Amino acid sequence: MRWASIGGMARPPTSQSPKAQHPSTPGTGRIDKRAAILDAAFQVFARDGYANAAVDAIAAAAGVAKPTVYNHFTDKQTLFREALAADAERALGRNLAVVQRLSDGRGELRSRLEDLGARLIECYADDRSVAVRRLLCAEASTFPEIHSEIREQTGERVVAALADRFAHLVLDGTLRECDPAQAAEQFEALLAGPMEHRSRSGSRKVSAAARRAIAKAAADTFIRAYAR
Amino acid sequence: MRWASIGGMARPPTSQSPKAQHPSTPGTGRIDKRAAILDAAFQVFARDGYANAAVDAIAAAAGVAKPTVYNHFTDKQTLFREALAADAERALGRNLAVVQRLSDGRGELRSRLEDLGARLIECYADDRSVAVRRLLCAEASTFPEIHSEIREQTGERVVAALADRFAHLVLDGTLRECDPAQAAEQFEALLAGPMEHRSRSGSRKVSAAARRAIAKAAADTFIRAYAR
Amino acid sequence: MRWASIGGMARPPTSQSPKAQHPSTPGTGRIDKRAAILDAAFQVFARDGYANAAVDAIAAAAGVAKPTVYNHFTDKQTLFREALAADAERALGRNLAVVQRLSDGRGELRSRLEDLGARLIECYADDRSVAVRRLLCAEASTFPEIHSEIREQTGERVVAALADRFAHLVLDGTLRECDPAQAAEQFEALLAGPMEHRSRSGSRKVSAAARRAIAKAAADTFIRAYAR
Amino acid sequence: MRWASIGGMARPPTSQSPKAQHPSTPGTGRIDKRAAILDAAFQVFARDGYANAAVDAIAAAAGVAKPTVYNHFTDKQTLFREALAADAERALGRNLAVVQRLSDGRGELRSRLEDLGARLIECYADDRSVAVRRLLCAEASTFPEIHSEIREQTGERVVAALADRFAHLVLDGTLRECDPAQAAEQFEALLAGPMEHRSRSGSRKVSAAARRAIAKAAADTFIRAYAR
DNA sequence: GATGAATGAGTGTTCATTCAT
DNA sequence: AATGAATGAACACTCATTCAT
Repeated sequence: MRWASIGGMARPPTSQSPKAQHPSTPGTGRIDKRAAILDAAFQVFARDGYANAAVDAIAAAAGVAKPTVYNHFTDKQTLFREALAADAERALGRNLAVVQRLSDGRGELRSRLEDLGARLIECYADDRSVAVRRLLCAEASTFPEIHSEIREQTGERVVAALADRFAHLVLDGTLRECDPAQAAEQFEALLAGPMEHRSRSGSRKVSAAARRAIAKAAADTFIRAYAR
Repeated sequence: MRWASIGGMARPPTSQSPKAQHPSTPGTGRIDKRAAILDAAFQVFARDGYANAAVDAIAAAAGVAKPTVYNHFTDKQTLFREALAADAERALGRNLAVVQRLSDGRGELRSRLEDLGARLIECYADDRSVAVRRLLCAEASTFPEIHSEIREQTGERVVAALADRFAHLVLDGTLRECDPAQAAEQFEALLAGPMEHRSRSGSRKVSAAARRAIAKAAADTFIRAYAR
Repeated sequence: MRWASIGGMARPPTSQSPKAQHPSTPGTGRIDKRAAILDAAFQVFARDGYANAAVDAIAAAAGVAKPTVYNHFTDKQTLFREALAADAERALGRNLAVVQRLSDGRGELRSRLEDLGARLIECYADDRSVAVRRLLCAEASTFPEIHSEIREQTGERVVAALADRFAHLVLDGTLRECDPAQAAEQFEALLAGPMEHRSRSGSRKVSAAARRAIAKAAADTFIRAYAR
Repeated sequence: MRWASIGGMARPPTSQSPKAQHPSTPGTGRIDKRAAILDAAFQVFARDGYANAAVDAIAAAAGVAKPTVYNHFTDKQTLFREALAADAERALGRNLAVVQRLSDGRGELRSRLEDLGARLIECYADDRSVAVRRLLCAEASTFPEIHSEIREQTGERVVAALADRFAHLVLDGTLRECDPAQAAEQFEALLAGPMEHRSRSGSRKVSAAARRAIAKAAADTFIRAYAR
C-alpha cells in the first residue's frame, strides 16, 4: 500500500491537565510526558504542517513547558521525525494484522480479497494516516531520509507481506503464475489510487458505500487479472 | 490521472538580469515582470515549500524588488495559487494531448495502452509535476480550495478524457461491457501507484526501464481485466 | 597609551523621537538611522556588555524597530564591531591631536610633559574610553580580531606618534640618547597604570587633583629617567 | 600591582570522574565537590566569560549535577565571586613571596630590581592571572564590589608590600627621598603597562626575551628616577 | 509602476533556577 | 546531600507586509 500502510488507531487520550494529574504510578511521569509530547506533536504537525507548527503550540497541547520539549527531543526536526516514527510503528502493526487475515480467511477468494481491500482502505482513510502521508509528501524534499525510513518500516513491509500472501496463493493454485510483488503493488494501487482520487488527497471524506465499491472493483479487476 | 495529469513542459528561460533586460516591446514590461514573478515563484515554492519560500527569494529570482511582487499579487497566498494555476494550465494541455493519442493510434490495443501508459508516466515523472503534487499535498489543509480547483482543471479532466476513450472502446467491442470511468480510474492507478511507490513520492528517480515495466504491467493487467 | 588612546568625545545627541523627527534634509534619513543605531549600540553595549546587550534594547534606544537594525548590520557581532570601530575612530583623532601639542608647545619640557600627560589622562578617563577598554577586554577571547584591529588603529598609532615626538626631542638634545619607542611605552604606562589602579579599572571616578598628581609624577619620573 | 598581583599557580587536578571517585576520607566528599565546582567554575568562566558561561557546563566540568552547584552556591553571581576569590587568594601568596625576595636579596640594586620585575611579570603573564584580569575588567560594571574586594585582597596589598620594601630602601639610603607608595605604583606600571601593550591584553604570548627586556627597562628607568 | 527602507509579529532555542525524589 | 526533570523569561533572528519616494 502506498500509504494505506500507514494507518493509525486513535491514540489514547494522554495530555490531561498537567497540574491536575499526579501520575498514578510514580516513575511513569517522564514516560507520560514524553508520550504526551509525541502525541501533541503529531497532532499539531498534522494540523499545521511542519513549518507552521509552533513548538510553543506543541508544548501547550502536551500540557508542558516549551523547554521540556527540548529536554526530550533535541530539535524540532528530531521531534518531527520521532513523532512520525511513533505513529508509523502503530500503523504498521495494524496494517500487518489486516494483511495476515488474508491467509487465515477460509472463504472464497473474492470475498477474502474484498474484505482485505475494505480493511486496508479503512487504514488508508484513517485521519492519522492521511496526515502522515501529507507530512511525508510535503517534507519529502526537506527530510528525504524520513520518507525512506518510514516507508521502509511500513509501506514496504506491508506490500512485502501482501506479496508473500499472494505467493502462497500462486503455489496452491488459487492465482495464476505471476510476479507476486507486482501483483501486490498493483492490488494496493487499485485501492489507494481511487481513494486518493475520490478523497481529493484526503481533504474530503469518502462515504462507506463508496469505499466498499472501490474495494469491490479492486478485487474484481485483480481476480480477472490474476486468478487462475 | 491523479497527479500525472499535472505534467509540465520546460518553461521558457524567463528570469534574466533585471537591469540588463529592457523589454523589447515597450508596454510588455508589466507582462514580462508578471510572468517572471510567476515563474520564479513556482521554482522557489517547488524548492522550499510554501511556508519556507521567502517572498524575498522569489523577488530576487524574478529580478524584481519585493514590493513589485505585492503590486502584482496581493498576497503570498494569491501568488501561490496563481503560480500553481499557471503551471497546471500548461500541464493539462500536455496530458490531454497524450490521452488523445489513444484514439488516433492504429495498432493493437496492448501496444497502444503501453504507449499511453509510458507517456502518462513521463508526465507524472516530470519535475514540475512532482513539485506540484508535493505542494498541493502539503498545503491541502491550508488551501483546500486550491487543491480542488487544480484537480478539477487537470486530474479530473484527464481521467474524464480517458474514460471517454474507454467508452468508445467499449462501444466498438474492444473492451468488455464496463463502467468506463472506473476503468479509467483504475488504469491511472495502475500507473501512478507503482510510480509513487518506486520513486518514493518523487524523491528518487525511477529508471526508464522500470518506468517502461510499470507501463507494461499496467497494460497487461488492464487488458486481462477489461479486454473482451 | 595602552587605552588612553581610545578616548572619546561626547557624541552629538542623535537619537531623537523617531516619529517626531522628520529629517530636515531629505535623503539623510538612512544615514541618520544608521548613525543613531551605531550610537545606541555603543551605549547599550557599554552599559550591559556584549552578551547582555539585547538587540531589542539597542533598537529601542535608537528609536528604530529591531529589523531595521538587522537591515543595516547583518549580525549582532557586526553591529558590535562597527559600533566599537566608529567610536575608536573618533577617539583616535582626539588622542593624536593631544600628542601633537607636545611638539607645538614652546614652554619648558616639564610643563609640556605635564600638560600632555594631563590631557592624555583626560582621554583615558573619558566614559566612552573606559567603556571601550572594558568591552575589548571582556570580549578579547570572543572577538580576538576586533581587539587587534582597534588597538592597531588607536593605541599603537598613539604610542607611535608619541615615540615620534620623543625621537625629535632626542635629536634636538632635549632628551638623552634612548629608544624613543620604549620611552613612549613607559610614559604611557606611567600615566595609565596609576589611573587604572586608582580608578579601579574605571569603576570609580578619580578626582581632578589626583589626576593632576599622576600626570605630575609621571612627568617627573620620565624627566629624571630620560631628560639630558 | 595592577594585575600582575593576581598570579596563579597550577591548581591541583581536582575534577575526576565523579562516579569513579569515592572520597577516600568519608566526610571529605562535600569539600571535594565544593572545590571541584570552584575549580570548574573558574575554568569555564575564564574560557567563556561570565555571561556565556553555562552553569550546565560548570556542573559537567566538575562532574556534578546542576542542582548540586546551586546547593553549594546560591547564585551564578555568588559562584563567580567565590571562584575568583579562591583564585585570588592563591595568587596573593605567590606575589607576596616574590616581593619579599627584594629584601632578602643581597646583590646590587639593579640586579635585584630586574629579578623582582622578571618574577612579577611571570606572575602577570600566568594564564589564570590573565583570565582573572579579563573577568574583573569585563564585569567591572556588573560586579563593582568584586573588583574592589579582589583588588584590595591582592593588588593593593602587593603594591603596599612593594612600597614597604621601597621605604626601607629609602631609609638605608639606597633610594632617594621620595613617596614609596608612588614609587611602587610606578614600578608596577613600568612592568605591567608594556606587558599589557605587547601581549595585546593577554591575547598573545610575549617571548621570554621580551619579558626580560621589559623588566630590564623598567629597572633602568626606575633606578634613574629613584636611586640616590 | 517600481523601489529602498521600515516594521510588528513570531520562531526556534537557551539558560538560570527550582521541585520532587 | 545529590539529582533528573521541569519551567519562565529572554534573545537573536526572520518574514510578510507596508510606506514614502
